[in-house]
Amino acid sequence: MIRLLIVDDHPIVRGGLRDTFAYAEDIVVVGEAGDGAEGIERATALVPDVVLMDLRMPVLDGVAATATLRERTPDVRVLVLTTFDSESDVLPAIEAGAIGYLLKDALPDELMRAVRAAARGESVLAPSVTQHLMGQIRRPSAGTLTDREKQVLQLVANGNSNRDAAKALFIGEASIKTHLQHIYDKLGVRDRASAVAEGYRRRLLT
Amino acid sequence: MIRLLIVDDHPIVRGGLRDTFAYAEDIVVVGEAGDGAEGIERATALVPDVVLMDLRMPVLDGVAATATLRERTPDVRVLVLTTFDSESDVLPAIEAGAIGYLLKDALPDELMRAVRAAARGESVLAPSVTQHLMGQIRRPSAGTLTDREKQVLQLVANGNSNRDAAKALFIGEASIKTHLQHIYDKLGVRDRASAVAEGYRRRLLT
DNA sequence: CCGTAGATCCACCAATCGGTGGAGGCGGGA
DNA sequence: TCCCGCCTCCACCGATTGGTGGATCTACGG
Repeated sequence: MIRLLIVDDHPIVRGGLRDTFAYAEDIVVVGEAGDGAEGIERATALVPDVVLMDLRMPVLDGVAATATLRERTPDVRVLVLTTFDSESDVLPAIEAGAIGYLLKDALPDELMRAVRAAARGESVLAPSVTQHLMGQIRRPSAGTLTDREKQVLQLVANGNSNRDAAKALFIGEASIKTHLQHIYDKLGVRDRASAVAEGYRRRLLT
Repeated sequence: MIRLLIVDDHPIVRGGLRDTFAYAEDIVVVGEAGDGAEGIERATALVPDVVLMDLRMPVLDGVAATATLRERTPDVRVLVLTTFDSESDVLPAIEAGAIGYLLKDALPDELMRAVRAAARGESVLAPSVTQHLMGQIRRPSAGTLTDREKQVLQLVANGNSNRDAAKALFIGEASIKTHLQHIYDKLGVRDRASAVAEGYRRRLLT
């Protein structure tokens, strides 16, 4: 019997999932949580076989919760189930220790097979996610901005000129320009406007 | 007895909703659809009292589906139920003729009360949605870009220089500059980079 | 100990952008 | 009918940015 914990902030989604697994004889939902912090609490208390984890949640998001769970309860498999298949969500989730990544448009049947696979320690990825991963692996560090570069990009997105950004970071204007050049290279763009656009598309900016 | 049609692309969400309304004696789910086009088809065939409509869907999105339904079957009340409470989704949905706008983190009880209200022709808005609406109404045209301005901003976000954008739209470079000045004024920014950032924050850009 | 990655800084120049103050045409609503 | 919003276009100028090709320093790991 596979013991399952559902972590999702939408009561309706939780209800749908509970309903779905009611039909599976080898899976039992042992608990639910409405945010990442609650999810960690329940997971450490219940020690389920599999945690079905949403990513976008209040209080503590799914990636952070997954990372914490992998530390505290390494035997619990975290299966990410989210609406978003953007490149930028997949990698952090996998890095955080998720064993699988499914999208919410998965059919109930696929979902149950994925939970069984996760319980066995096997990885399951949604097809479209696999695509993204392949693309990411092909160019290793490309597309990954350093913390400093993210700071610079955020300042530019907020309307700062190179000079303003330099003052804000207590460095020279020349350094800002250099950082921006690196950002352009990594994001594959030629100017700050499209760098900001890419930043939002890859969810590097808020 | 209130006859309800559920339009949502996630099977799991549909399941959760069906389950929720199973407990309501005065509401019966008469059908389901997985995208906007299917939703229109079912709604015209079944003529339910209320349609529970998701916004982000394949084939035809919820806003477009709502607009079409208001034309073809004016008696059917469309109640929007979505994950997103962004400013930019609310207004189009209401303009398209939705009678209410709820978020998916609503409790089952709230949801049922909202459906009953919609069936009576009353408007129901999620609290956070009301906030956004107030803000929008306070400053009328401010923050609302014209179609042309949105086109220009999208081109700029995609890395086009003013010259490139002009060619793409078959107009002069001077016009692009003028459009951009208007965009800066409306968004309260001073350069294209932060205009793009604001565009993403207000969900004007993709 | 050396290579690598990240952060910092420099100079120079062409290209682009932002600011300002216009102007004309066109269509819909008062 | 007239006004307003929208789209189009013009000129000029200073400010800013992007491109290029460097350089030094630190921290980290093999």
